[in-house]
Amino acid sequence: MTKLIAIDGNSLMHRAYWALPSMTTKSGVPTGAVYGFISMLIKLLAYEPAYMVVAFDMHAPTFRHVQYAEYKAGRKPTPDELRAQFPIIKDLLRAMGIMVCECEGFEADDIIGTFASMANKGGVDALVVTGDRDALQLINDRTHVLLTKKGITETVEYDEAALYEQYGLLPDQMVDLKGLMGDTSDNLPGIPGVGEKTALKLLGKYGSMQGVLDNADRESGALKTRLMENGDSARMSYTLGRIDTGVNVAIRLEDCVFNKLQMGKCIPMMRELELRSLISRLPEAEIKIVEPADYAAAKTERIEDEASLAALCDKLKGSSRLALDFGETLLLATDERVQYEVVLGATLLDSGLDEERVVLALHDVFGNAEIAKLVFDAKRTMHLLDKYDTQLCGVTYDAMIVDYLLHATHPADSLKTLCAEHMGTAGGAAQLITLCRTELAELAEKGIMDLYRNVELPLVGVLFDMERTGFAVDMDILKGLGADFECRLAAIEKTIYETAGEQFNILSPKQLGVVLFEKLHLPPQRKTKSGYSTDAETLEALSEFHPVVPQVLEYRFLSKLKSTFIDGLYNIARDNRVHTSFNQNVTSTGRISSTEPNLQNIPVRTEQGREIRRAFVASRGNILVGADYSQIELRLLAHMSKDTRMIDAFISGDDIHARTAGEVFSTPLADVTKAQRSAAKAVNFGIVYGISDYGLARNLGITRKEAGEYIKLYLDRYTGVKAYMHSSVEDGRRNGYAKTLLGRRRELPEINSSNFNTRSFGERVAMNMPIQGTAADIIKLAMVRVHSRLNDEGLHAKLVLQIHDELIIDTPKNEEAAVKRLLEECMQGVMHLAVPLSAQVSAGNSWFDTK
DNA sequence: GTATTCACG
DNA sequence: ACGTACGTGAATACG
Repeated sequence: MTKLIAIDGNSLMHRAYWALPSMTTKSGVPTGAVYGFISMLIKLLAYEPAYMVVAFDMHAPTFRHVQYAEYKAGRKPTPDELRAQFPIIKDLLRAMGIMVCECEGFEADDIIGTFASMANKGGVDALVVTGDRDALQLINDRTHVLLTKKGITETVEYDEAALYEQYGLLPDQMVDLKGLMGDTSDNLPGIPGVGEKTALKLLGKYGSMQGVLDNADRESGALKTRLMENGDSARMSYTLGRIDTGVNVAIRLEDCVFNKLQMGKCIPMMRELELRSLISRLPEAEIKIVEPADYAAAKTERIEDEASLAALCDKLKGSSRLALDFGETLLLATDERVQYEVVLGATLLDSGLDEERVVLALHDVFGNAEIAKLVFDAKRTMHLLDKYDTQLCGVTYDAMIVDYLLHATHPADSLKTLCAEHMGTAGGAAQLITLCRTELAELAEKGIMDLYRNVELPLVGVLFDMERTGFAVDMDILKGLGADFECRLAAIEKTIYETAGEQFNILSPKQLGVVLFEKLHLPPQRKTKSGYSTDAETLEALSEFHPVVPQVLEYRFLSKLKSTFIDGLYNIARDNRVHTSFNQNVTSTGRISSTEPNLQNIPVRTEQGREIRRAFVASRGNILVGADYSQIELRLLAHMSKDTRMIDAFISGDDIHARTAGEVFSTPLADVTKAQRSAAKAVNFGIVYGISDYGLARNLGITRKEAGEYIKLYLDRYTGVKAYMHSSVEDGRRNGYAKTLLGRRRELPEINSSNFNTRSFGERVAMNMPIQGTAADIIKLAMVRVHSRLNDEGLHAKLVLQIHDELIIDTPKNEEAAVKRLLEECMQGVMHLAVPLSAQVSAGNSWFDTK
């Protein structure tokens, strides 16, 4: 008798993960669910199926079972540990020649129901394999259901007789049962108060759910009332509880032909996943003819002389893809099996090739966008090649960026780390090709592919250009500021020694603490791990008590400006320009960061600090055009929360903080005081950061109780915001991650912690990340648009800096008008939201003047 | 190498 | 797992 095995992939993966939640490869890739699933598959071979199909839900799996597994196992698996295994199992199944079926709009059980029905019509028996009891309704004389019990290997096969023995019901009546009792895990209400016991009793009496409802008046007491009142709820549960066996799956039974001898084709992948014990359990015949491909052992050919280099170049010109890793040596690969190591840096002892000659030999290959490039850190590679006027075009896979999108909280810092984590192998060009296959699938799986293709990947080139261009600096202005500050510092230093009555290192918190708290007996405010706290907040509180305190504050302030910004910049500038590095894989929210020098924290809040911006100038003959988003995070909050009051506030164009104050303090806009406005501003900030009474109290210098009252007033006024914040935390808890409008994710391991502070942190992050991260998405997309329009329109203006909500363009004077227009259009038009995005454009000869 | 402080959005 | 506002980087002191 021919047989179809139809497996509910989602259910089985959940069960398998439940059984083996903590199994991983040596490098930490979770594999428990995969292991359990394949074990089950091997066991099923005893049925000698002629056809096999595995169905999955299209949408991301939910994680009720993971929460339970966590409880059972006493550890903290994240939903991603299970989610990560879905693409792996699908790849493995396909490699084994087993049909994998997903269908938009239908769940896995509908798909297997459909296949079972198709099989029966064609005279084929079906065995449905799942952990979900709902499938029992599919039983008939040609279809049996194999239910997994505890764990995954233990199973029970149900036919009509076995079902009747257990429940006293026919398969069809299983739907009636569900209609009456509902299903909490599927959110089906059924009849409240009616559980399995009552429902079975009723069905025994009246046969069907309809029968029960029709005869409700024959029951008595509370049950009668419940049946009379909840008929609709029961009928809805019935309808939703019935498995659809008529899904248009576009796959025929013949497409699902199963040949167990094909299973061995997945052996290379199983080796990668360190599932060696399973390999020996696969059907015998195929194991021998599988080639021992092991990606870890990609063959390396050394290229050490001109002749073999030339031969290699010829070969690469015709290839469609090229993986490269430019480090001590240049590693190249076009497939997963062979890697070329071009040995660089000839020395007396070592043979090798000259770096410049190698790069120039490959100049056309690197510059050919038709050849897809796979790299780790394309921007760094671009800089290395740029030394020899060589471009890197056609980058389709930047492993660093992809890894960042998948793991924003712990991104890999090198190809070596990444390969060690994922494959337990050394890092090289050949491994990039393997990584590309699995990681891009995961991006697609998680819905991050568009963000990668349209934002992050093109941004790599934009940031490269910005770094290469650099920001012009007026060294004379820096020098003048430096001399000025030095003078004032010397004077204050002298005063401090006189006031304090002794000489000491003012910048040493330890020595300062001794002077202030032991010699002068000022009252200590807070303690740090190693002694008295002497930060600005503390000193501010002590200012009145002793004249030396404000002097120290002034000294610290000037010293900070001089050492970090004036001297720091002066020392790092080359040829009157500073070339910062933009890091695209550092922040957990999606922002970029800037180092060596950090140009994203140049002073602006104080008058004296802001003077430093006079040193940042346009190139000769140019002018700086800048624009910054106005209140982008609050606007995004308005959009994402759909709070009508806040949306109205932005559409009206009023001062948003004043307007908030008016709402919160029930005051007409015209009567709002400065103090009210600034309190409201602090609350607005707090909301964006993930509000807490503690944080707001500290910021405003009020009690926690008062802060709590402000928050309550705010949230009662902006109910949409309140609901949104709540749902952000709920989503975060359920999914285990927070995400932005464009799908960027951040893991939230803290949110289920038993420690209050840790958990609270997780909750604030769940509230803040979607807002800060979406703002980052938006300006990144704007940067890509600005960059490409500057190119397309033949303008010579150059993007030079991004400061989270601000862009600066070094612009030839005759392009000023065009660039201003372009910048405003790109920034405001990048996305259409419930409130307009507003960008304020300005221009000036120095950064000080663009405001 | 870690802690402290402080500059920015 | 941080007695809390979110996200960063640099300079300095000190063991």
